Amino acid sequence: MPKIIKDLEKNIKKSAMELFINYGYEQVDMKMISKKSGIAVGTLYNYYKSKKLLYMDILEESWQSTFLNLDEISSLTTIPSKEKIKKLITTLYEDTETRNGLGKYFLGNSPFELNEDENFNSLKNNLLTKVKNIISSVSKIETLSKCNNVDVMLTESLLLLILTTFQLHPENKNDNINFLVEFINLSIK
Amino acid sequence: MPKIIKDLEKNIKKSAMELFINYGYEQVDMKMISKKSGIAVGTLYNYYKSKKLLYMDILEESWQSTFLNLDEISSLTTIPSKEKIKKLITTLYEDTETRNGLGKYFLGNSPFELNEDENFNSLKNNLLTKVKNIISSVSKIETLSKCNNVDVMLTESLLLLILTTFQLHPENKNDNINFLVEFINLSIK
Amino acid sequence: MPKIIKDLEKNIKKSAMELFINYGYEQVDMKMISKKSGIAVGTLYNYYKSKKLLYMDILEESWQSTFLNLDEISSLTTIPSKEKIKKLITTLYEDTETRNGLGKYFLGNSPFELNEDENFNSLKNNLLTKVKNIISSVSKIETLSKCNNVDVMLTESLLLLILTTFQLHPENKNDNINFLVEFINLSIK
Amino acid sequence: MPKIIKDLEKNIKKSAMELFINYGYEQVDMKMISKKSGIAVGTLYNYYKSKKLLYMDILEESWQSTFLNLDEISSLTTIPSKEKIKKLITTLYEDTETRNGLGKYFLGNSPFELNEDENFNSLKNNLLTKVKNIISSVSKIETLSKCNNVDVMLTESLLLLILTTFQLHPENKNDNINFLVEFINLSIK
DNA sequence: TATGAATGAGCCTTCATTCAT
DNA sequence: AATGAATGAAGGCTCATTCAT
Repeated sequence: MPKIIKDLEKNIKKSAMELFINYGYEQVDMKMISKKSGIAVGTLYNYYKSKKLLYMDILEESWQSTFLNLDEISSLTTIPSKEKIKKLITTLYEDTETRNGLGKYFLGNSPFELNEDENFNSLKNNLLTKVKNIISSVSKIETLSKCNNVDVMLTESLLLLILTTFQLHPENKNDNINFLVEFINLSIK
Repeated sequence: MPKIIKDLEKNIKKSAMELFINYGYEQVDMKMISKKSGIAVGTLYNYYKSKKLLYMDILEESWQSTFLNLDEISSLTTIPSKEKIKKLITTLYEDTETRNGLGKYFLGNSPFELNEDENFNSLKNNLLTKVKNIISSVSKIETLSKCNNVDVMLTESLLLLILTTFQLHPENKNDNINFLVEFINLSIK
Repeated sequence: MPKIIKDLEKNIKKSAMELFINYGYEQVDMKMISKKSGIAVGTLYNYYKSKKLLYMDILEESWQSTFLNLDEISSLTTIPSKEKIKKLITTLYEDTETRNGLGKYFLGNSPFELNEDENFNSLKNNLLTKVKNIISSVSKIETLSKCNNVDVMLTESLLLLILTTFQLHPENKNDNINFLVEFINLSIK
Repeated sequence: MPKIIKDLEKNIKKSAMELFINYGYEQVDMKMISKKSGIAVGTLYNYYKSKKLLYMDILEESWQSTFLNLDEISSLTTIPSKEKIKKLITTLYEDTETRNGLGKYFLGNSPFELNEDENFNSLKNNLLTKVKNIISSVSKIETLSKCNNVDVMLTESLLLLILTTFQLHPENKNDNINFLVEFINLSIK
């Protein structure tokens, strides 16, 4: 017996997102999503062909605006370096907060199923590239700039720190951002 | 006779460790361990009550020497700060390399089962505390030292970066350490 | 208005029939029929209470004209026996061809659902009876006529062979008919 | 809690075979087999990687002795043709009876999953080839021998009739064989 | 009446754990 | 103590059917 539910897709996404955020990809099963959203399992599959695709859709959507924001930051050519990095960190942090940490699988450990997924890796590479471009556009202080691959390493470090810091101390937004800005900016001329 | 038992246990640990390192906690199942070690599944359970406990035992053992090393570093009171940090990073990195990244679950995403586990968290806190003590023992540069919780944040960052850097570029040992030392030491007076 | 409805029903039948013929009863699902016919799933159920009933309706209709043809053959009393059998086989084969093998479930393996169905079995018995009557009306050669139940057995054999031969070599119409006529007529005096 | 059951594999096969025979491949699910055999579902998978493989194993095994019998008949070169065919039919019928009709999927309608399966088709072709060789070794009467592909068509017909006749009148063994022998032998010189 | 989204029982398969030998 | 077969709960997904619009 079908229930009448408005904005079903949004409902599914919202419920699934909450669960994915709280329990991670593997801990969440389709029945949980069904229960949480009040939508039958079969219905979920009317909207998404598989659990993975549902996750990917949520993930991709949640990063779209961040990508736009990164492009915008990329285009800021006259801003002082440290300002730029601050903007980068703040943006990433706040977007991470908005999507409640979704994306934690990008660096570090991701479920096998996702790690193998083309779209997942494409999204991840997209993110890394966009951030790296910004990192590359500012000068690093000499001691660092002698290192091989500084830009890549800094990019990974920055993303990792933002994603994780948010997860570890989600309630300390300002402190987190503050620390990250000061910390990362030590590398920037 | 106890020799044989010891050997068996060692065998289990060795095989399981290799698998856990290569495939991660969730991707490894007890049959894989049984096959790799040549020891029956039931026997595994004679030595370890559960998969989790087997993992935990391996994890704990693999960090014991690191803990000793950390204590040793802790006791170095006359060494210059940056030297100390360098030693800290090098030690942690090399130990991480020795155990091939085991411990990647400490920061970032860990399987639900582990995250809930008391021993896992206790081990993690032990590590964090020991590192934090070392971090605390050196002076941070002013811009950073104004941040709340600098020591905790630096500790987490440092561990996270070492663990992840090793995973992302396992073949670039020197570059990795170099970068990490230069990067972290920017925070140190 | 009734025109439109009739068209709809015809459309459903035509689409469903094509699918049932190509993929068989079980491989076809209601969504496929809906897609192929351009008619909503719910509408299909306005016309047919179930997938089975839809199939049955198509099946029954597709055999109506064959039944008439069989009656006609039955009424040919002056025709030589082998001529009669030839006509029987040719008619059955060509009708089988026209409905593209629909009815393959009559002999041999039918989906559980159909096998249990009263209408299905009634249709099947109708067919068997009509053919048996024709078979009974001609004399079999002595060696065969000593067998118990020759008429039934010959009837089943004949139907089975026609249905299957068409399926196995659908493009060899003439060869198939030829073989069947020669083969079956060996039994006829 | 494991039960102690002797001859587990035989038990599985026997139960599964009975079910497959009575209900067909698709109607049988792993839980039914589990229940009927008193063996847990997971255990079934210790013996067979999938439902299809379980079925294929049963099918293949059940035809092995028939294949040997066919080879034996093939090697009878001095026996009169009609005797040979009689032997062929009797053997096939009795073996069909022994395995209770398993193999009904060879001609006619088989479940999609099996139809696609390489082993299934290989087994089927093996059977067809072996029977065709025997059929080819005897002379057909003139009227038939003019037909294209007589041997193939006779082979298919014979197998089809045996398999189906058994299914339709399982209790009339003698009548069935009698009829089949007389019927088919009409084609043989 | 036509629509097609919603339903949920049911299927195949996996895997940590148990226990008779 | 060592074995590995046996267990069964649980998960992803399908599809005939229903029903609010």
